[in-house]
Amino acid sequence: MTTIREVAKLAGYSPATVSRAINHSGYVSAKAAAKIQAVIAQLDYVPNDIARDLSQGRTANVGVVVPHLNHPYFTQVFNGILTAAFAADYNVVLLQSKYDADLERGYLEQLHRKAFDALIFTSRAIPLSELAAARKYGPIICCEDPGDYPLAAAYSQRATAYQAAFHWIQAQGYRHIGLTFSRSDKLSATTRLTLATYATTFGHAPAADLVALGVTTFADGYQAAQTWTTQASQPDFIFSNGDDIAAGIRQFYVDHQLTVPPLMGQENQLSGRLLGLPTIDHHFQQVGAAAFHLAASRQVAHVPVAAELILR
Amino acid sequence: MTTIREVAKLAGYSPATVSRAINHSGYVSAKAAAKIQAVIAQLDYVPNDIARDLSQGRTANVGVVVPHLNHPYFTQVFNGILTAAFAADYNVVLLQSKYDADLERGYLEQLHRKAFDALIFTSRAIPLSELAAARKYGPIICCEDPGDYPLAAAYSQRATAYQAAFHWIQAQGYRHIGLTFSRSDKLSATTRLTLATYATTFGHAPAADLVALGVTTFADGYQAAQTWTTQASQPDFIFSNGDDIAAGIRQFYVDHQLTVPPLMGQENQLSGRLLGLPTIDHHFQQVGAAAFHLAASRQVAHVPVAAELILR
DNA sequence: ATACCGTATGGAACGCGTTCCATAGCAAGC
DNA sequence: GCTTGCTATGGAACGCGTTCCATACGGTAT
Repeated sequence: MTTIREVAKLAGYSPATVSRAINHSGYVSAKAAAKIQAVIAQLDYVPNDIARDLSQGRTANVGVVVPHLNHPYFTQVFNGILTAAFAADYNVVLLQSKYDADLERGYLEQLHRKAFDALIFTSRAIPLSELAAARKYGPIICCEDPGDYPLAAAYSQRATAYQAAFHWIQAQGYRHIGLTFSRSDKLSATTRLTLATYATTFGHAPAADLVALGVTTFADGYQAAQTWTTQASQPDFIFSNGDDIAAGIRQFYVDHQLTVPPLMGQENQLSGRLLGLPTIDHHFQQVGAAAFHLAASRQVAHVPVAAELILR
Repeated sequence: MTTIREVAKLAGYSPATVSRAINHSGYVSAKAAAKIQAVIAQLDYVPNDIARDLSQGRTANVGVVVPHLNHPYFTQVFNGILTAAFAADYNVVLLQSKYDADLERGYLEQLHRKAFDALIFTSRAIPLSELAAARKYGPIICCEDPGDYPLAAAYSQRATAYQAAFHWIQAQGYRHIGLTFSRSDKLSATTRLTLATYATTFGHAPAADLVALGVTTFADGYQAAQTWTTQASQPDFIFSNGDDIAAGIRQFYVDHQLTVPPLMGQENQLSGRLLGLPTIDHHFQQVGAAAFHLAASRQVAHVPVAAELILR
């Protein structure tokens, strides 16, 4: 490894001057700059980022915690972060969490250790209180409304889109709405919000036997539809948590020569377009971009992003 | 920031002893270890990764160059890398290249600067010769067969799957095969390989007016089908470069009440399953895992991964 | 008693770029 | 002629964990 001191010696200047020349900071004569430049080219020297990071006390890395990349929410938010980070000369470290709280704590510790300058949680298993407590280790951004917790946040304003969706469904005259959700263990914030919005619109909670939990894939949707068709009470409309899932639901009806009930998906995916399903686009890419900007600016602000109802 | 020297002072030992205690290396008495442990807990001390990286001359980061994440090839390879890296306690830095050679050169420079320990190219715009030349800056892994270039590589053995696919198509009696490819600018390695395999199987190159270039999305597929239907020579079978694209092709025929020709996709995606299309699964996840292991082990080997023809 | 070894610990240098502070030449201003 | 103020440059310390090497003590082998 060639170092700045070697460059300095060969150029006949001090490391300090070489450093200034490289970073165009402070005073360097044209003659010195030229000589140093020549030596740098000759030795193929580039400064060592680790040393630079150490002396500057920062890496240009943001960590992004993602449970997995199999869901459009994550790929879209992540993409937004990536694009914004790239534009700001940051690198993005992708941290898989698998919804495991201990893994997430590990990433908080990496933040503490200065492995990255900021940490963005696209989702989380650990409580917000722990995230808030870890803020002393560096900027932490979450992608949901953190309520009163002193956390920076960028998130899709799903509530308004859900409202619009449910109003539209209601206006069409449907009353027995099948619902699918991804998390099965406990009710996630998204699930709770959907249910609350549903209750507000329809005046009552959905029928328990029309709610399917733990549904994340095409196959899960297929399975959910199967469950529904084997019971007395059946949905006359299905509001699912993804276009791919809606496609799975539809497939079950098709495969069994049953009338497919009207469906609404989410995420504005290819499968939804393919099947002409109405959907909700939560604009997760914008959420990601906003999250990055919060990370880089170290602001502790809330950035809600409007979601969009797409009818077809 | 609390440092190891503070811990040392408070514990009544030297930084060297504290370092040994933390890393369980060298000799530390039980008494010293206990005392140091207590002080670490009291101060909430964790070592600074940047300093550790500097003194050890490595980060535990691998950079992964990806043009974008909109294509299953990249998401799958990337996922394989991510999973393997996680298991080995490495972090993955995602580097967007947009098929831009200068961006890729920038990432090579980052490797030179020691921003990561190794660099994996899932695809590339710069010539292999440049990659090979940059090996002096650190391990570089490509995800294609590098031929005689001294580069580590993990890649899907597409040729055998293409052969199987074309033989199957031929055995079915089809002779006018429509083909779609993603890159339009110049013929990529994949495109060339597909065409070569085609020629070997059928004994001649595909008809020029049945080859569509620059096709990467559902909409592009739709467009390609449109072009074909407006010309004299029409395909009796379509071999496309993705299930999503095949879906787009099909959609055009459906929308225009035309008979949909039999289709084959690639990537084993949801849309293909949805439509019951035969497809090729290139096992890109395994490619990613293999690429990571090459990166971590610094071996300069070739790891071909068998692709699989899925008929439905 | 002497040599030798394992255990324990600390001092200091190292990795490498950055930056604060001091020194010095030189020109413009009074 | 002297002060003021740039322009230039270098020495040295800093950031912080690691590691080499030296020192020292208690015990065992001879």
